[in-house]
Amino acid sequence: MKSTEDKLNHVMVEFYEKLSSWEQAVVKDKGYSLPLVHTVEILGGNGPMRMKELAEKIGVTTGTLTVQIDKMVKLELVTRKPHESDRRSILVELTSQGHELYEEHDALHLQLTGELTAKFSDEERAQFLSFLQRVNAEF
Amino acid sequence: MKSTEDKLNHVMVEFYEKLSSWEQAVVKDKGYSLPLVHTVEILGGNGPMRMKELAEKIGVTTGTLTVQIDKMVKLELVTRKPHESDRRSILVELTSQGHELYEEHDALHLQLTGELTAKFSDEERAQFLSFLQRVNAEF
DNA sequence: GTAATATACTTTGATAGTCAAAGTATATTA
DNA sequence: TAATATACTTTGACTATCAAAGTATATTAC
Repeated sequence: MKSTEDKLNHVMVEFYEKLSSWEQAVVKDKGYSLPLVHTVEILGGNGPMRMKELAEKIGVTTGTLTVQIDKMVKLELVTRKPHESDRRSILVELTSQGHELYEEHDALHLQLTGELTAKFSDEERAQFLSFLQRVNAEF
Repeated sequence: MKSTEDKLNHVMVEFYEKLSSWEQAVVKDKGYSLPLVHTVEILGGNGPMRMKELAEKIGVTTGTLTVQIDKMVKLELVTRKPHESDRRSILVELTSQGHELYEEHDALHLQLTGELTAKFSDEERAQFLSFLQRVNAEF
């Protein structure tokens, strides 16, 4: 007999896998690459960010990120701007076009969220939200 | 003011991003590639699977998967076996070494799950489990 | 029952993503 | 002020990926 912890672990992994498949399918459909959309998603959700921090969140080296950001600058999705207090650092920021792409992608996520929790009551949705907030806070 | 749906959407994305970073860090640490561990994770969680189905879950073409599986066969992590009723198909299956890797990786996930829900009561954990099960069922 | 079409997988050649290591510039510490 | 650390970029080699073409088996239409 499996413990609740065990089951919880597996449904979390399953949720992650399914979201990952979904993301991949959506992104491919739009003609953008996964790393590009991933970058937009993080910048859109968190605001301008240093290269170092962004690289960590994405899970690549700063070298890899430099070339990714170069491409995105050419596509006018992001800009580099100097860090106000540390001249070694650079802030990467979405352009208005980048924001547009973020909003567009976020709308798809919102639709998915709606579908996934369609059968939840308002109270259940609020509880689920609270659980996820607590989990995210521990990460 | 943001709606609960909006917040729920964003905490779900945040959870996904964080798990994704975590996975990347863990995998890199172990010296395996992300696609390799991802494949082991899916086979371990779901049992033997056709190439087509596996490719869809991972989010790559079958061409890409063929070369990935070739490598994993060489590493003795998986084997190919014929599909019993469709001779075009092939089942990919974890070897005992593959299972070992799966268990090892799963243990790390379990530990993470424990940490993330350390402050949950037993009842809350059960509720959270139930919510995630319902969400996964809608995917 | 056979021909046409569809499906599952593999192979191949080109492209994109990745890292490690070395290079440049700025910050911090001794 | 010198030594060391940090943030980013560049480079070269390697890995992952796809699209398209190839092979074998299934299914459908006639």
